[in-house]
Amino acid sequence: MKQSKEIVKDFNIAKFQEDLIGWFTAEQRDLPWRQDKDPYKVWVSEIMLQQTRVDTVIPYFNNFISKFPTIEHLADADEEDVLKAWEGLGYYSRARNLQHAVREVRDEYGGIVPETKDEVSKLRGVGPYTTGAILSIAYGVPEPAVDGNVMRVLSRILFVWEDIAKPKTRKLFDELVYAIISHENPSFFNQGLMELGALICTPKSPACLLCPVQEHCRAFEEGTQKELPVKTSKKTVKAVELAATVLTDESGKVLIHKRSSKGLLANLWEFPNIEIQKDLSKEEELTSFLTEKYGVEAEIGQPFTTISHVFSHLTWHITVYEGKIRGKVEESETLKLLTWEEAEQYAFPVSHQKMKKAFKERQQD
DNA sequence: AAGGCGTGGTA
DNA sequence: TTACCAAGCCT
Repeated sequence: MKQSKEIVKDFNIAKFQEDLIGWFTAEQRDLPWRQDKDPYKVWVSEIMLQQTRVDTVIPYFNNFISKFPTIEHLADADEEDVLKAWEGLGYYSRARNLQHAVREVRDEYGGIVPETKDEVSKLRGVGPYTTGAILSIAYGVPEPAVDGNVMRVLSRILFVWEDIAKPKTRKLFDELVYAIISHENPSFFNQGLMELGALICTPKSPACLLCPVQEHCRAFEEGTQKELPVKTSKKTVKAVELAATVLTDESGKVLIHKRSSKGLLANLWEFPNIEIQKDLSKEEELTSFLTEKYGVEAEIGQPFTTISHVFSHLTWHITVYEGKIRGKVEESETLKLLTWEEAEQYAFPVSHQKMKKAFKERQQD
């Protein structure tokens, strides 16, 4: 791996900073988290933006801030309500980690987001990127904020051919940013790199002819901008077959279950379901599963829909049955029998929202 | 280091 | 339809 000093040698740092920051000042998008530099709002936006598109985040950010306008509000909220505000956004541990960290800020830092790298990076859910983003944007501290955009943009400008899928490569980009970041305006420098990646220096077909830092770009000079960055691909995802059931009682109430606090879709609510083994019939498995795990006696009816749902690392194929509850349900913290209206207060993963929708629209007998 | 962890958009 | 992507973090 090349040394950052060698890579940055002969790079016109001052002119690059001026061109980048000048462009960002003039062309930046008007986004809700850019209204002010409130560290809490910067923090919330950066967590939401992790692996998530700007257009997707905007309505969630506005709703979240109106429900939880300050660190105090979020710290005092029920986790159930925080997850509900996150429903549909994905990577739900972000929401639980954010609330955990916000409570830490309230209790350990008097409600003020700390200003040092050591303290910020220890907050739950705040990694190297988010640490740099909060420090530079909210507090003007010259720390790198290296995300996928920054690695793509700088790999092209500085002609870096290391594989950006390797964790080690991010550290090289950290060093490069330390070497070239503006100390006068680290906020606009970092945001400028990311905005450039989002608007101009895009993955598939970069708009080099419109690029404000074209004259600094070594990949453009060589005509290799589309070959960078180098990124090895990951393997195929595995398929999992599930049987699920929407169980109602004679009054129309529906049975829902809270998922484990660990792992996939942690602490979200779902319709009872089980991973299918191939030797038993699905109906048979569902019936014994409901009796053994929940103590619920039910009569499984017909499947009314099938759902395919793709995650980043696996795919669910779900056959969904309607069913009737026979006898009394012992409710608990993780098992509830609710009216459909009451169920709206609970956060469901999108796959289970699809089941709910299909159930309500199914052919009635 | 590599895999778990969501969702919706795009080619 | 498949594949990849979009402002990563945790273990």
